[in-house]
Amino acid sequence: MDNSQRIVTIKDIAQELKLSVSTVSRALRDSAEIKLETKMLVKEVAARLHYTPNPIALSLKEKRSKIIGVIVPEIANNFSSNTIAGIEDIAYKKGYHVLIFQSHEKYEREKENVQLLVSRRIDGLIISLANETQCYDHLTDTIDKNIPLVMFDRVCHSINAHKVITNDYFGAYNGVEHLIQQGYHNIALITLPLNLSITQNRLNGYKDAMKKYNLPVRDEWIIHSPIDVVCSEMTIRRILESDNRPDAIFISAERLNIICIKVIKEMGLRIPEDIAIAGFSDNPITPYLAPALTSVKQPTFNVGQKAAELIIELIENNNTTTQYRTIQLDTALDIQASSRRRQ
Amino acid sequence: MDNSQRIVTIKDIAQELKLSVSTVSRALRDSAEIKLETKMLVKEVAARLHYTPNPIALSLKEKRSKIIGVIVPEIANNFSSNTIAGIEDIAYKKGYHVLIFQSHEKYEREKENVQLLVSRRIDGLIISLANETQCYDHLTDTIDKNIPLVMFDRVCHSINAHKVITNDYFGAYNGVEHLIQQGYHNIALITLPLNLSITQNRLNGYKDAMKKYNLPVRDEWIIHSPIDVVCSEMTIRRILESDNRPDAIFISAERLNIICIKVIKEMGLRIPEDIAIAGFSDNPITPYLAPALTSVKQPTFNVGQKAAELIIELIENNNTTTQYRTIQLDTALDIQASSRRRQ
DNA sequence: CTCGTTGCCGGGAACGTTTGCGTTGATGTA
DNA sequence: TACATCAACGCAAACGTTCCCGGCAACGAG
Repeated sequence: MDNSQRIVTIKDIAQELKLSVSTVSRALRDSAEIKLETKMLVKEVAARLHYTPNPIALSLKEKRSKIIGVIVPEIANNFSSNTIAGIEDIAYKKGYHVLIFQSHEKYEREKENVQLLVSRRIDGLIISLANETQCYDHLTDTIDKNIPLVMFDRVCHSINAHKVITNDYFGAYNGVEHLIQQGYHNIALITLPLNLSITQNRLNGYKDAMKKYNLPVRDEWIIHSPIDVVCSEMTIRRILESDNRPDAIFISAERLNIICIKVIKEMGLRIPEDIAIAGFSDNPITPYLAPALTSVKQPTFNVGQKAAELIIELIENNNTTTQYRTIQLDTALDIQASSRRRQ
Repeated sequence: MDNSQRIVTIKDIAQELKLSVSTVSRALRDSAEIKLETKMLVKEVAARLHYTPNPIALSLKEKRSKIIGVIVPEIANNFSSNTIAGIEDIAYKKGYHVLIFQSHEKYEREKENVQLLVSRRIDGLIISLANETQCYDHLTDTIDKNIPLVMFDRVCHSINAHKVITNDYFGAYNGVEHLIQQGYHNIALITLPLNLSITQNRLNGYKDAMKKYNLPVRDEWIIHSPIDVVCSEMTIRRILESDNRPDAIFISAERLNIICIKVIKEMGLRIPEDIAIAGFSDNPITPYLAPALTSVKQPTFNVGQKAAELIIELIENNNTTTQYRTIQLDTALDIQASSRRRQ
C-alpha cells in the first residue's frame, strides 16, 4: 500500500478553487492583474495544502537552477571545508544552493565534474584546481557557454574570471623573514608541485625573503613534495639526513605539516633546537601542538564568502562585468614556539 | 553581443537528421525499435554536437532528481567534512549528486533546510540532527512523503529509518576504563547537551565504566557544556577551580578538546600530572599535541559511505524495506601521553 | 446606442525528455 | 487478391510552471 502524500502543485489549488492554473500562478506572484480577493483565496489554499513551488519545473523553463557548483580537490581538509562553509553561508542567504564535487587532485575527474555540473545547468561554477590540471579547456568551455566562473586558492591566471586568493606571497615572505630574524639562516622550503599557482607565489615569497637578507637560495633545499604521502615522507627524510642539514623548514602546505613533524620526531630531532619549523595551517589547534606551531593563517571562511558573492553578482548581472578582478585576502602570522629564537 | 553557444538538445539532433525527437530519444537509449543504421547516425551527431541530456527535464518527468540531500550541523569540522567525503564517494560512483546544507545547530534552520530539499525533489535525505532539535515532525513529514531517510551520528530512535552510528557507548566506556586503569579514579565528564543521542550513549558508557570499578558517579562532575564557546570555557574552568578537583577528564566531543586544553594550560595545570585527559577526536594531529592526546577515533569516512549506501539502496528499492537497521561502526582508542599512568 | 477602455481571468504554448499508440510501407500467408 | 504481420518511425501527451495572447463583462464617453 502506498500511503505517500502526493506533492501538491498549482493545479491542485486551481481545481480546489475552480480557477485556471494561470490565475493561480499569477495570484501567487502578486500580479496586478488579479484582484485582491482572489489572491487571498489562492494564498490561503496554498498554505493549507502546504504548496511549495517546484524549482525543477522552474529551472526547465527559466534555464537556471539556483544552484552553484563547487569543485574542490578534497572536501575533507580544513581549507576546503571552511571555504565551503563560507560559500554555503552566502549562497543560502541569497537563495542559492550548493552542489559539491571532489576532483581528488585528478584532471580527468575535474573535467568530468565540470561537465556533470554544466549538464545540471548550474548557474555558476566555483573551483579550486586539482594538482594535476595543466589544460584548461574544460574551463574555457564553460566560459564559452556563458556560465559564470570564479576560481579560488588554486587559480589559473590565463583564464578570464574573477579570482579569490590569499596573499600567499606575503604569507610565505613573512613566515620566512620571521625565521631569519629568529636567527635561522639555512632554511629549506617544502611545498607542493610547481604547477599550482599557490606554490609559485609562496616560492617567490620564500626566495625574495632569502634574497633580502642576502641568504643563498639553494635549489636542493626547495622540495616539491608529491601528493602521495609516503613519497612526501621520503623526500623530507632525505633532506634531513643530508650532511648539511638546514636549521629550519618553511612548510608551504597544511597537508605537509603533520608529515614533516612526524618525520622530525621519528628521527629524534628536537624542534626548534635541532630544526625550527613554520608553515601554512588553518588548523586552530596549532597553538597546542608539541611544540606549538608557528603558522601562516588564511581567512578561509572569507575566501568562500567572497567567491560566493562574486559568483552571485555575475549570475544576477547575466555574466556581464567590466573587468575580472582578483581579490586578495591577507594572511596572518601566528608566532609560536616552533620558531623560537636560536640560542 | 552574446556569443554563448546554445546548449544542444535532442531537438537539434532531430533537425539535423530530419528525424523526430522520439526517434532520436529511442536511438540514444538503444531501443530495439530503431534500426542499427539510424542509431549510429544519431549517436554520431550527438557526439559531434556535444549533446548532454538535460537531467532537469528528466527530473520533471520522472519525479526524481538523482540528488541526495545532506544536512549537518556544521560543515567545517572534522567529523562532518569526513562523513560528507564518504557520502560523496559512494554517491558519485552510483551517479548521484550531493546537495549540502547546514543547520548551525538550530531547529528552525534544520526544518527549513528539510523543506527546501524536499521542494528540490531530492531522492533521499541524510541527516545528522542539530543540537536544538527536539521535535521531529519535519522528519516524519518527509517519511510520509515517501522520501527515503537515513540518519547518522546524532540520530533519533523514535524515527523509523536506517541509522548509522559509531559505538559511542563503548568508545566512552573504553576511554574511561583506560583512565581508571591508569590510576585515575576521580574522573569528570565533559559532554554536549543531553538531548543528543550521542551524548546519552557516551554518558552511559562513562557511568557503566565507573560503576564497574565501584567508583562513584558524581552528578557535579558530569558537565553538559553548551554549544557556545565562552560558556564552555567557563563551565570547564569552574570544575577545575573547585576544591576537590578531578584528577582526569573524559572529553566526549571533538569540539571540546581544544577548549579544555586551552583552559587547563591557562590555569597553569600540567597534563597528565595535575589532570589527565582523553577525548573523542578524529583529528589526525592528536599524536602531535602537547601532550599527545589519548583519543577515541571514529570511522568517519565509513559512516558517510554506509549512510550513502543505505540511502541509495532505499531509493532504488522504492523506499521499501523489511526492517530499518541501525548500523554501528566500531571506534578505536588511540593511547597517548595525556593519560600516562599516574605515579 | 455604440464603441473603446479597463479589470480579471482562461487557453495554450513553451522548456527537454520519455513513451504509449498510431501510421506507413513492405512482406508473408491463405 | 485480401488480409495479417512486422519493422521503423512520427505524433502527442505528460511532468509543473510562466507568460503571451486573447476573451468577456462592465462602464464611461461620445
